[in-house]
Amino acid sequence: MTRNPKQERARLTKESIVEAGFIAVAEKGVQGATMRQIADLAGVGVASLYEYFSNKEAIFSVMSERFSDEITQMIKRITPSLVRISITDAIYKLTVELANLLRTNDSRYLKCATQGLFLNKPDELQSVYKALIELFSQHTLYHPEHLQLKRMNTMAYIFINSGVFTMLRFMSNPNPAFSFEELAQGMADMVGHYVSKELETTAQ
Amino acid sequence: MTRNPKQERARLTKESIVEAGFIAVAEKGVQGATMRQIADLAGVGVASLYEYFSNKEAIFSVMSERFSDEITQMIKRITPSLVRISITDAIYKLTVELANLLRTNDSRYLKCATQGLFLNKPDELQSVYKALIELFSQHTLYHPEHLQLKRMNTMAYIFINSGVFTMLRFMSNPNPAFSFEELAQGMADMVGHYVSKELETTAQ
Amino acid sequence: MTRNPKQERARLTKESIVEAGFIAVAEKGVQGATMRQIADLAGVGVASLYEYFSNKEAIFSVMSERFSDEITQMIKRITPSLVRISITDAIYKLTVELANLLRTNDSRYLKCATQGLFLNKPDELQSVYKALIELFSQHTLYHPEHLQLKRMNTMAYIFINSGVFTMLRFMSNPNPAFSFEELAQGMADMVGHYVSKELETTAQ
Amino acid sequence: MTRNPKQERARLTKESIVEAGFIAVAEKGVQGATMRQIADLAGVGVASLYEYFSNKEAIFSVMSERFSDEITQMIKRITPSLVRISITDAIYKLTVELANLLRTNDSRYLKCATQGLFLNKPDELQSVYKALIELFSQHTLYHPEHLQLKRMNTMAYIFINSGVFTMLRFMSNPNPAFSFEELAQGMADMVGHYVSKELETTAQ
DNA sequence: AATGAATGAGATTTCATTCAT
DNA sequence: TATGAATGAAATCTCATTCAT
Repeated sequence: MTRNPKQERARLTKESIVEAGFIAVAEKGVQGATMRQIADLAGVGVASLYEYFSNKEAIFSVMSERFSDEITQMIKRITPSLVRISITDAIYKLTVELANLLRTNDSRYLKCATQGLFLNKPDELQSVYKALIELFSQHTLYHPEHLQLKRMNTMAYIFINSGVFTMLRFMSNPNPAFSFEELAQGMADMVGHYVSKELETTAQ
Repeated sequence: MTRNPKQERARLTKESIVEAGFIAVAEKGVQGATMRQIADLAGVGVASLYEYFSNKEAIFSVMSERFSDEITQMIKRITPSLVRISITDAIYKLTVELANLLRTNDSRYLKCATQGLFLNKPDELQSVYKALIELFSQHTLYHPEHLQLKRMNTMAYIFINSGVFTMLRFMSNPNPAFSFEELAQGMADMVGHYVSKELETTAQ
Repeated sequence: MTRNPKQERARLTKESIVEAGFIAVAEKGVQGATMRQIADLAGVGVASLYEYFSNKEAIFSVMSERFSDEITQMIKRITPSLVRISITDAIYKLTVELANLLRTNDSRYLKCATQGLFLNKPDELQSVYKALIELFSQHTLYHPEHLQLKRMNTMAYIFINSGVFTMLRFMSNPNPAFSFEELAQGMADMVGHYVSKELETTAQ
Repeated sequence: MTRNPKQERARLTKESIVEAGFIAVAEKGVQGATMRQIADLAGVGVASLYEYFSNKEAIFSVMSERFSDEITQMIKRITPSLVRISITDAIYKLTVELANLLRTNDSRYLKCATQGLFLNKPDELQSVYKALIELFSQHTLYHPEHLQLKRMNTMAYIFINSGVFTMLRFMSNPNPAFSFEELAQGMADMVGHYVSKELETTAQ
């Protein structure tokens, strides 16, 4: 039913709707964001929303996709700079970069994530997982001793989820008990120490 | 010393409403749970809900409190059995116990947590934090070398949030790539290895 | 989802909604009748409509049922007075009675039928068909020569549909070229002559 | 004498819109057919519809007119072949021809009629009435005894409406209880018997 | 002339909350 | 106290029609 933009003007309108979606969800939450609000923020009529998206959920899907794409690009961009450094430093840098991304555009992504926008959208985040696995593979090329690590699937799952959710929770806290710097260092050490210890244990 | 019938009956009604709230949220989500559904599930009229709770949010608050209380009690109950064992084993046992709690009553708590019911309710979860800190304090009494660990606030924050969110995410996955046993062991090792390595480093 | 009235007050409300439905459809047609109009005519809020009917179509269904029931009752009521008279006279009387029914309540049924409300609801009209068949059966008991008539199914189908639609069309015409009296006599003769001639032909 | 290209092209576009209108109404009904659907089916932009028709209703009017014209032409075409044969045979043939017309183009006309497209458009059907009257007049020339028939206006009205609506209803029924052949014969006999009987009666 | 884009107006439906008994 | 009934307010979604190029 929805039409794909054939003119530049239409492309801009569609873009402004997605933009408005981010603002609305960031401010009011997933349920609080109404089609009317999004339309008003986008500066278009409600009916125009339905020219480009078959329903509200479709807007959220595109937003999730946008988010996923940006993280994926970021990971791919910094992968070369991470592969030669220690895993502790790599995690630290990755954490800092992700935090920066979450803070862009008035913390749009952070706020939307906190509101649960990207939950229950595991499909949309596939490309992020792929990029992280590729990052780890390339990192291992430069750190072949990591090939000895056991249960890497499980541990990667734990580290990724731990990192992401802990960051989101911390960054959403208006009065944190410690600095982001400390958090990032802590998470990096968590992984780094684990790997060191595991390699020691395995070696024996 | 028994309460008079009226109060007792009222207590039961209130209880059945909270019960109904859990079932409704587990099935339909926070926004999907309507007052009418809750009333029907509780076997009372809609208007009766307002006799016991000022509004919908109040029901959710009591539910969060109930959840928090149960976890707190669980932690306090097993604290004595955890204080003398290694931190790795303690984390493992704690993880298993928490998983069991989340799975009770047809995974009511797990489903409600996944639906985001307890998000944005940091106040309700204060008692859980306190119990965990008390657990750690007592554990340290039996493992005084842990007093040397630095940044314990930060690391505790990381480990708690990592553990909770990773568990919720894992348990909500209908087709996990590995067993819960592996997850629990992995999370225990994550903390255990970290502590070991940190103590080594500090010692030098 | 919808509740059945448990109090007299509710029964009245439900009744007033059906009543309003007839008026709205009679005035504005099936598509022109909106839930708001029906609510306004019934003197209730729009939401109340959904307490008793799951959607607009459900209101129309009850209206069709009501219509069907009234015709059925009318046929049953006059059946005893028709069975002994000639088929021509019986058709005439039946036509007149049906016209009177269609004209009751400010021609509510006539107007709704003209608007197509009862089209595509063959199920709702089953009881009418049954009553007509019963009428014919009883009439035949007193006119056993009709047992010789062939293709009674087909001819009954033709006569019934012919009669009903022609009447509706005629009665909807604000400037008919002849009187209703003539129409009724014509339709009665159409059937009466057919039967006479058919019996003659069969006899030979 | 060929028209200039612009006019010819415009005629084709207008034609394709009417065509699309028939398909849309046949599939979705009068209210279900939207301007966008018609535009899509016609292969033109929505705004183009308004180049050729002032509004949606105008498209429907042209469709009704088209329908009326086709029936009229059909009647005129077969009139010569009907005037000499008996009225029973003539009605039978007319019925068969009309059924064929209704079934052309994937039963387009039948479906549109069933959807009520041609209801409340008595003006559009004037030419059909005229052709039928002309047919009857010419038939009477060859069957002068019919001049004795009384109330011909009334009876023609009854027979025409009876025939048309009964046919539409029968042909729309996916599971009829008898064949179309039987229906056509029945309707022909209904008229034929009436006329015979009436002439007998009058003669006496 | 042709049309993609845009939308005002309004439709149906939902639901937390209040009313009245 | 208990609750069936009622609803205001607002949500999502639709569509004939107009605009702008």
